[in-house]
Amino acid sequence: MTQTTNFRAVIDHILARITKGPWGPGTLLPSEVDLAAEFRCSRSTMNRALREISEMGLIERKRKAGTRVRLTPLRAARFEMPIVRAEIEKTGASYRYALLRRDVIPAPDWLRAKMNLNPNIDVLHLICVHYANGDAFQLEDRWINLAALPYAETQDFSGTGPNEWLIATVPFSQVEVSFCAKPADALTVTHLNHRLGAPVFCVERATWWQTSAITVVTLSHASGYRMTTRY
Amino acid sequence: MTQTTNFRAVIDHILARITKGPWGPGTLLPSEVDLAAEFRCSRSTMNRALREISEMGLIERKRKAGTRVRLTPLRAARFEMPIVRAEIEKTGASYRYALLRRDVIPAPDWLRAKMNLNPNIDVLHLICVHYANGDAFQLEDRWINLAALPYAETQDFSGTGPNEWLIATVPFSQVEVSFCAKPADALTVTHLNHRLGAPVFCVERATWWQTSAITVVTLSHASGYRMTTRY
DNA sequence: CCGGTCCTTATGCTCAGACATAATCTAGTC
DNA sequence: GACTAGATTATGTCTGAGCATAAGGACCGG
Repeated sequence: MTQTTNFRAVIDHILARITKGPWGPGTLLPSEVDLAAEFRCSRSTMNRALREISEMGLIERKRKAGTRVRLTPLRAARFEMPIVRAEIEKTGASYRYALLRRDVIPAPDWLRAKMNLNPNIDVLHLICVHYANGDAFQLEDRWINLAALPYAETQDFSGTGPNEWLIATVPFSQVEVSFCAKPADALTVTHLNHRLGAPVFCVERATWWQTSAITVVTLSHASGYRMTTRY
Repeated sequence: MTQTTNFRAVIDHILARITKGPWGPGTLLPSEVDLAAEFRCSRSTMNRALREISEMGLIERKRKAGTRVRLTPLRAARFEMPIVRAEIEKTGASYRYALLRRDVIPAPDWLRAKMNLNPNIDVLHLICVHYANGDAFQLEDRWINLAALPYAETQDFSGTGPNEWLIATVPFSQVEVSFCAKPADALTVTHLNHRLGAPVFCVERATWWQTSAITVVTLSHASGYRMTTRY
């Protein structure tokens, strides 16, 4: 009488069978009803357990085909990407923000391609810096599609960053994030105290709302910055 | 008569209310039963919708206290971290692996501190390279705690990488991952064709199994590498 | 052998009801 | 006023039942 009945315990048992036990990569698991019977829980509970394991990336589920242990058990890491201000204030440091440049210009070619814009569309280009305890922490180089978000043109970004305004204003959307290491350019040398060509950790993020691009941003970080997570 | 009844639609409606609608940051939402009544769905469905929104990081839920919109609506990004071989083969490129060095040595001080090891513990130090279509793709600099994983010493890593062996061997565990940009050192210059000091995108991962550290690895990537995800 | 149609089956989702649990609020006691 | 014990309440989870949906497989005709 195992009497597991709770989905966390079921998850643990199944994980154990996948890693140590008989269910190696590629194995086809028994069906939900069979597993539920074995573990003495309802199918709903078993369904939730398997769903969560599938979200971890360890198994693949297909209707009719059944549940299969993935050949390459990838494990996904979650990175929380808070507003800069919150990230800085959480460490106890004081937060300060400065707008360096603000231009309304026709979108350059590379941006038109990336955002899939029509020719001669104006974009708002903002460059700002976020300081932690007076030290430059992050350089924000942002482009906003004014065709999709005309309000942005009249918004005053000298006090609060565009990030916070956008999060509060723009509805949910598709986001593409990528991380990379770039050599420091003139801008990061000036404002983040990098040496020219030194490694800079960059986050690039593009945000979409129903097929129209809203904003593209590059966040360059001060030297030594690292993004960490546990799971 | 909304007749939403499906949890995805419920999620969308609630997200809309949080971003555009009346539920700004800090708002206390109505209870599950009230919301279920309003959206004409069962409490189970509403529970699932709210649970998923909470996993996105937009709301916080506490028993009795209720459901509250977070003040800083952080959105979490998921990064899938597959085995290198799978990552390379998915692009259609051919995969090749080479072991450069293998040493059994007493753990250096920085590693002892990081892994919380006793003095005079031996560790296995491996350096290997993963090639895509003949070009160096990733340099793997790995340390394995032989006290926790004595089998590793007799394992032959000249044919398959330690990554694949570890994934298949070690049970589930706590993992800490961090991303950063580092200047290229002698090793990455030699094997990844970087110029000395050029930006290198690095992933550092430490794996634990019940309070004992198993392995610490630094993965350095070829120039131009970027890690991308959508959500 | 090839292709289409129907049947079967495993997962996906919803529901109503029930009990568990944590945290807040309240009332009572010293 | 301070502290404690119990009532209250919103979320957390489990159950068993049912229908929906995708997709593999069998059957059949050409």
